[in-house]
Amino acid sequence: MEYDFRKIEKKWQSFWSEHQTFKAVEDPAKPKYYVLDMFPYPSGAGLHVGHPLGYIASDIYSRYKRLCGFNVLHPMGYDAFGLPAEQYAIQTGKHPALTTEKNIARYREQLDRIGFSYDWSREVRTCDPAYYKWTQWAFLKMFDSYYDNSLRKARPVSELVGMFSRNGTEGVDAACTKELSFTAERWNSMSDKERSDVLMNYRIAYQGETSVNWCPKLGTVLANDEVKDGYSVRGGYPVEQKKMTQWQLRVSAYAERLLDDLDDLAWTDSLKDMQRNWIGRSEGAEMVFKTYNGDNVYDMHIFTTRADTVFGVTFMVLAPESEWVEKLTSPEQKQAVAEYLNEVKKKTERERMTETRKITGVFSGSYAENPMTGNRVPVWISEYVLAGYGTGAIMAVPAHDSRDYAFARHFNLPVIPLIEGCDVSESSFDAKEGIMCNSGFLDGMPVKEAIPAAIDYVEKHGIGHRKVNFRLRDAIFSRQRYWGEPFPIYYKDGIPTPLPSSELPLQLPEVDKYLPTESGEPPLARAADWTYEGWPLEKSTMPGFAGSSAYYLRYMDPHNDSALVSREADGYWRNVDLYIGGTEHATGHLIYSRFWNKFLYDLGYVCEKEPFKRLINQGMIQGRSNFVYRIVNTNRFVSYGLKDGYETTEIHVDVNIVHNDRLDIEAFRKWMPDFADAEFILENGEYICGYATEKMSKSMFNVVNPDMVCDTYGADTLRLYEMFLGPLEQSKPWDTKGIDGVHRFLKRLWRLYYGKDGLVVTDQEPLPSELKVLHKLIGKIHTDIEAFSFNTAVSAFMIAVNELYDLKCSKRGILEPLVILLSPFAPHISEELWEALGHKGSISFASFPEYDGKYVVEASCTYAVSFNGKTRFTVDLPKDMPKDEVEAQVRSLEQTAKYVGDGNILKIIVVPGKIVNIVVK
RNA sequence: GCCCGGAUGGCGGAAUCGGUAGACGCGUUGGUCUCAAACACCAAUGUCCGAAAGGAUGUGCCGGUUCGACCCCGGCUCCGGGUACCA
Repeated sequence: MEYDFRKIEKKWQSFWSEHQTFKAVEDPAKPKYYVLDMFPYPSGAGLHVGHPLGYIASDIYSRYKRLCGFNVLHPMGYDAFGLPAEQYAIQTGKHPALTTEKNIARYREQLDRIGFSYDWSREVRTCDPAYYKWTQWAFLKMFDSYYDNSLRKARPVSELVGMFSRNGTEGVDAACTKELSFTAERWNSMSDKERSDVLMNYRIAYQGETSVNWCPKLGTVLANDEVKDGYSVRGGYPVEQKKMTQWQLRVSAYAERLLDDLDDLAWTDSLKDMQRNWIGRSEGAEMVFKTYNGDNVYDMHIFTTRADTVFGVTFMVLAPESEWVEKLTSPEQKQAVAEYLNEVKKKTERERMTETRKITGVFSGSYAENPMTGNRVPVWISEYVLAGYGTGAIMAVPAHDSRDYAFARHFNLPVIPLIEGCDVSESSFDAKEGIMCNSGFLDGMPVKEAIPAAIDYVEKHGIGHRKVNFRLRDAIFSRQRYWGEPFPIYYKDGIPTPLPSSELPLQLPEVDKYLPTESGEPPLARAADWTYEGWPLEKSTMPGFAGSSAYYLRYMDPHNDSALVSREADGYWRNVDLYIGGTEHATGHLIYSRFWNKFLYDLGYVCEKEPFKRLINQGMIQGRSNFVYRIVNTNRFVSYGLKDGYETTEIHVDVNIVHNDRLDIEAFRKWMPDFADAEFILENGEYICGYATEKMSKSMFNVVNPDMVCDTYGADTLRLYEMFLGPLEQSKPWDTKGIDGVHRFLKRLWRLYYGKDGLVVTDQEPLPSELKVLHKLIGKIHTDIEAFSFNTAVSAFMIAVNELYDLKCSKRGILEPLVILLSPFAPHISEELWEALGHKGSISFASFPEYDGKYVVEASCTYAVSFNGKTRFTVDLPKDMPKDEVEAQVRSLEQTAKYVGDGNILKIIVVPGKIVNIVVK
């Protein structure tokens, strides 16, 4: 009987689905374990071979945990709002909901083929009104809350209103956009509009001004990804920076807690580091510099971590977007500044950070007075200062900051060294060490002491105050798009007002087109009657992360219509025990989710302060991408070999219309409407594409589908092969070569159970040699699964099967545990063999083999060499190692010992099962 | 630029605590089975010298620590992820 994976896989997949084998039901008698995958965006390209990598790993762990007696919650759903469906809708006029529906159906089909043990009764979709009702609900809660800094938690806005009406801002310590100060009297006399504006300053979900990539020609805001070299990827139109009022979430209020609570999470240190750096806590001081623009005098606030270097300030720098630019530009410099701002406007923030080697800037015409020395220094404007961090203005100390140094050298500004003996002729001295000089009262102090001393001085003399600054910015929460959650907000007399919760969900309206209006309004402006009680509704929609921030909670209680999650379900499942997903979410989703969870925790809706206890980052399965090269400002494309003669923009092209790096020109023209009338500059009659290894993703157009693998080799082979490919956490390029070996292994396994005449398994007692193979494997699989070292686990299976093959083992006592051990990895073949061995039902109800004294026949001994009381060297000497080999090992130990100390070996003791001692005098 | 990873044979990778580098699999070569192929099985396989025995060399580059370094430290190079509106 042959291993017929097609029949077997189909049979067991229907069995699981019919018997609802993996349905999770709250059961207080059993310990719970929640295993979660980062849910996919259902792209039109379908599931690619990179997606299942993490899903297979989490499925292995889920199945393993079930076999170990846990009540496992292992759900799946779809992050279904997103740009690609909208783009597709713009191109085709098809409603994104239809496209999404279709894509989800395809994803489900693909997922089912791989044999995952999901509880599909708990599926969620972020674009489902029954789901986004709770996204909108959470938004309204955030709108109706402010963050109390002293209580370190979110509180209802009504409490803030109460405080304002009694004492004004007196005694209020709340996270805010701008420090405000007013009396109760003032508050009580404010109009509704004024009060609304004041409260916006405190709400956790608030409206505020921010800078965005604006494409006037497309009439829309673009992501940095959609902008390349100052032009839109779609269409190639110019893009500029523009200020816009946007909904934002006051994530920054939670910065300290997001940082502190990282300590208790079982995440990798590298990931925690990324989050810590992203949150970017820095201690320093906010200082006031008097600035003079002609006769006008202003107090300008700057933030610095190096108050100790204030004596070395030789100039000040403003971010181009800073509100100070207007105030501090002198009439003579007006033209130069305007020209400079115009240049900078064309660049995205990321481009500005990347191009730090190109030094640009302009003198504002104003001067600032150093509060310590009284010296006047020029105020410059440069793109290396970012508006979003600190106050958007810095004091420049070129001697001790490399960016300031580069700027000073370029514009010939003075450099004053402040540390004894430091050499600043070639580069700045950034290290926080040495003894201060040229610094007045700080002279002679080590830097480490000078920093706090300087801040003390600043506070004492009213020049400024101690401040902790965070790099973490508030999250921009509105998008000028169609395919997202509508905001449950309407504008009553121009005042943003929440919809009553009985109106939720506020459903996405139908529109005639998915593009912005001619006047540049978002697509929702096209809806026929987008009003509530006659007042206009908010026209922007929520971003992708809105729906993905709390989805893990909804899985606990997905059909509840009266709460996001019931107290009972939340109390049982609590939070995610194991979360698997890519590192690309390290600073986006994983910060937003933690923020969202903490907010709900503050309000008492969830019982855990962190959403994800343990987190494993699966590596990327990389794809091989192809590029075409568009000549800037044209629709002409030049072949790879000739591109150096032109100024070009590199654009990803779908690998499915490229063969051996040669572009299928007709397919390319059909690929996107923008390229329909594209022209080409060919080499040797062909268009050659560039290539690169990078992340496999729909946006890179380099997707490979797993269906082919399932067709030819089966799901179990795909599962094993993806695990065998390399360490889970490491990136590796997809390569179908090598999959035969894994398939061969499964066939060999099958032949262990089935001969020509059917099942060959006997009830004979296993031999010690056979038990040894099994128990070596049990030990290995246990440690490997717990360590998520699945590639070595698969190798261990291969070795064990080869050994059993050599031993011609056919004993039930070996083969039955073997098939249970393998079942998390290759569930279909395992179920089939389990049934063949005479068991009814699913192998999921078996229990995972454990080490058991009766199986242990022989054990290897570890010998260690120790000298001076410290173990320095261990060597494995198996119990059955031949005598001469043991002697050889001992000789090599003697050799080693000779290198130690003066080479005098007192004695060597060799006792089997004990430590080898080499004592050196 | 900044933050976080990675680099080991022809290829994917193993070496889990500083102790025999290259497990396991792919590929390649030779062989067995077959009329032939497929399947399967056996053997060899880092590189260089050598008929062999054996020797030399070898974990991206330069340097250091150590009796001993793929592993630890310092300095680089290249590749990947993120960089706040891709999800």
